[in-house]
Amino acid sequence: MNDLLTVFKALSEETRLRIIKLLEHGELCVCDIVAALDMVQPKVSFHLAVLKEAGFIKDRKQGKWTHYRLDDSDLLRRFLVLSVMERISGDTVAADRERLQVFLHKKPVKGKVLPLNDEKICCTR
Amino acid sequence: MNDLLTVFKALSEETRLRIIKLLEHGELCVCDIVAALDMVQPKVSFHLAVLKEAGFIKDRKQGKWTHYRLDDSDLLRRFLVLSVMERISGDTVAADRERLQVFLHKKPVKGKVLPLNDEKICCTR
DNA sequence: TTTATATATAAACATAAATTGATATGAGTG
DNA sequence: CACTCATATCAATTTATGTTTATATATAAA
Repeated sequence: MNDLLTVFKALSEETRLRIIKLLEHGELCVCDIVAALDMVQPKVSFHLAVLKEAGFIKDRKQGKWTHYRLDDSDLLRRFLVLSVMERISGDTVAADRERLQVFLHKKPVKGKVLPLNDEKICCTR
Repeated sequence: MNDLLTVFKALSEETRLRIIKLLEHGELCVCDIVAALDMVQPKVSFHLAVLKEAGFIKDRKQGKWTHYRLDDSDLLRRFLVLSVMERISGDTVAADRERLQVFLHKKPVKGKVLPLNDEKICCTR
C-alpha cells in the first residue's frame, strides 16, 4: 500500500506532472528543467527527488550534470505516465516547452562549440 | 490538468484507498464504512466527499442513509481503481473486511427483521 | 411533536508537504 | 590551489491537507 501511495502522491502535484511532460521526448539535465519551468533550482531538485523516489524517473550523472529521464521499468508507472502525457495540456505546458526550446538553442552542442555571446549558457549535451 | 491532479490527489491517502477497496463488491452506507474502518464518522464523510469530488464514487440517498458505490463512468478512473484493487493488501485491508463482515451480520436484513439484542444495530439494507 | 438516528458541515487544531534562502558538495577550469 | 558552475541538501517558513469536536440537517420512529 505504501508503494501505491508514494506513486499517487508523486503525481498529485502540478510541477511534477509538468516535469514528466517535459521528459516525454528524452532526457534533460536539471538546468534545462529549471529553465523550462522558470523556477528556482532547489525547488526543481526537490520535485525531481520525489519523482525519483517514486520510481518515475532515473538519473544519470555525467561530470557536473545530472540528467533525468523517465524510468520505464515498471508497467503501472508506465501506464500512469502515459495517462499524464495524453491528458495534460494547456498554456502552462505549451509555455514550458517553448522556454525549453529557447534554452536548448542557446546551449552549445557536443562536438560543435558555438561562439560565445551574451546569452546565458548552461551545460553541454 | 486540474482534473488529473484531483484524481491523483484523491488516491494519495491511505484511508481513501481503503474505502475504495471496501466498495469492491458493491455499495455500502456510511455507517458500514465507519464500522469497517473503525474511524469517527466525520472523518469518513470527509474522505467520501473527496472521492466523490474526484469522480471515483457516487452516492444514492435512501431515507436516512447515504449509500456509496464506485462510479464506473470514466475509463481512467476505472483503470486506476482496478490498479488499487489488485495491489492493495495486507493486514489493514484484511482487518477492514473483517470488521465490515461482523458489522453487516449484526444488521437486520431488509424484509427479515431480526430480533433485537444488545448489539449495536445501525441501518437496514 | 418529541426523540432518535444517519450523515453532513464547520471551526479549531494538528500534521504533512512545498517553498525559500543559505550553504554544502563535487566536478571541472584557469 | 583557488574559482566557477551544476546540483543537492538543510533549516525556517508558508501553505495545504487531514483530524477532531461540536453542531446542523433531514428523516424516520415513538
